[in-house]
Amino acid sequence: MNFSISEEDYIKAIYHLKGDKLSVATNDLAAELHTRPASVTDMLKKLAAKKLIHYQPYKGVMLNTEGRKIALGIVRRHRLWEYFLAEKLNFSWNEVHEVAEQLEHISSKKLIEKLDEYLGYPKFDPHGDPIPDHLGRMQATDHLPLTELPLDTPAVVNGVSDQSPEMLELLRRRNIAIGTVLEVKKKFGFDHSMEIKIKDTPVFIITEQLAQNIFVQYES
Amino acid sequence: MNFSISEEDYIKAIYHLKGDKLSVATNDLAAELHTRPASVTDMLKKLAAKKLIHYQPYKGVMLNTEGRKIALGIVRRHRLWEYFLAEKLNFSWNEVHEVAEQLEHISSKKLIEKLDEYLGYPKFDPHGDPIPDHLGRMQATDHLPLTELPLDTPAVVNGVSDQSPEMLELLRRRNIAIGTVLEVKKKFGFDHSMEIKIKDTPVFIITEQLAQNIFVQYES
DNA sequence: TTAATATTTTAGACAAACCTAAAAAAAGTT
DNA sequence: AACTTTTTTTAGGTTTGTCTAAAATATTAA
Ligand SMILES: [Mn+2]
Ligand SMILES: [Mn+2]
Ligand SMILES: [Mn+2]
Ligand SMILES: [Mn+2]
Repeated sequence: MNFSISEEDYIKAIYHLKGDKLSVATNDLAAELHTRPASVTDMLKKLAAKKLIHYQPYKGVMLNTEGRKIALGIVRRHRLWEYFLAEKLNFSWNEVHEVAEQLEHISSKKLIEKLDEYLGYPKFDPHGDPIPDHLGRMQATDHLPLTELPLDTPAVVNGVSDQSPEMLELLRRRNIAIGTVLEVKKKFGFDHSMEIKIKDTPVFIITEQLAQNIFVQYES
Repeated sequence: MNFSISEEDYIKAIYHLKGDKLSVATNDLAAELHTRPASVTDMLKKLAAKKLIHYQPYKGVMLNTEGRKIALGIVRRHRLWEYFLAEKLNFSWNEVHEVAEQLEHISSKKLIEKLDEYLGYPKFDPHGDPIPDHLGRMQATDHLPLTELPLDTPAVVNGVSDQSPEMLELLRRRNIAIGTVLEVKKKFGFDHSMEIKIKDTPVFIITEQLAQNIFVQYES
């Protein structure tokens, strides 16, 4: 079956609000999609009629098996296009999301498979998020929040949870990107800020708020 | 200003029916767009209100300066994507049109400029049609219909006017593509069919109908 | 366990883009 | 010039996706 851009955006939003596992609230969906709760209710009825979600009035919504499959397809297209924009067209990682938001809705199976092949079957998008393969499978990521990294332990940045332009700009100023190796040198109890050391550059300080949105893994 | 997919499809259709120079009929637009004349009238009123066309009831429609500019932008996007699909993703030239029909509506100035740069500023799409540059200028093409090529005169195929899958399939079978060098060896008055010679392959015959849709230029 | 508050749904409207059927205008024909 | 046919527009609907305001339900707090 084929879905409208709106339908796809709702499915993806449900997925991003953990709707593949947990129940998602109408209000949260409205906030995520910048629309009104009444509009969400309308769409949920439609998606339920198309058997993509499990929905009972007042009880929230969850993707069913079919809905989850559709969601993974959209996420796959979104992240492949992000990778293309960053890798081939030299977009910076804070510019890719908005354009991918449109490209993800182009419905051509062949296009996506050819693109995937052309890109060399990438496993992660420019934000460190895993790209589902053509069967919807994706690499498990071990995402340790930077706040939980022990002191003086080198680790590699492998993801960011907030992808707003504001946050990405801040990361760029601090020279933090996917793949950057860093250590936490000190944590300050007063405001939970922390000192970060990147090789060959002076130590600097980041806030707890920023640290919570950066994920790392131990060097392998 | 930003335009809907429908609005863009109408503008492009007007352009393709010579609406940058001549007046285009409501019925012809309806046929081109697979819609009803009543729907066309509705949209023409809207486009006139947006000052993209010159429209007077019962008198046909023509693009104005602004409309022409928009049309060239859409054509530019369409042909750049076609080039990308054929050149980078290895689509065959009969598959590119349908996907480009969707990609052409992605509205990001930066995307198109980066894509153009990445592709090396191509001048022609896979069907031999010229690609407008970022100012809407395009290479003049000298398109001589194959029916008018003198006998025994080598010429290069530089365009096809009908881009239906049927025609493109036929061309592929005859090993005719953009860039192919060929000669007309004989014309048969009875049905106006003609003998074609391509180097290193046996002479074969094509119908007048096919020849009318193939354009060539003298070898330079 | 009742009252207050927050969340969600329903009712009724609206804009965009399409449709059919009927009316109006233009073009072609005797 | 009058009649016929073709083209185009108008009138009135439908579907999709949105909205506001009001009603219904669920949650939290006294
Ligand atoms: Mn989207
Ligand atoms: Mn991403
Ligand atoms: Mn289109
Ligand atoms: Mn083309």
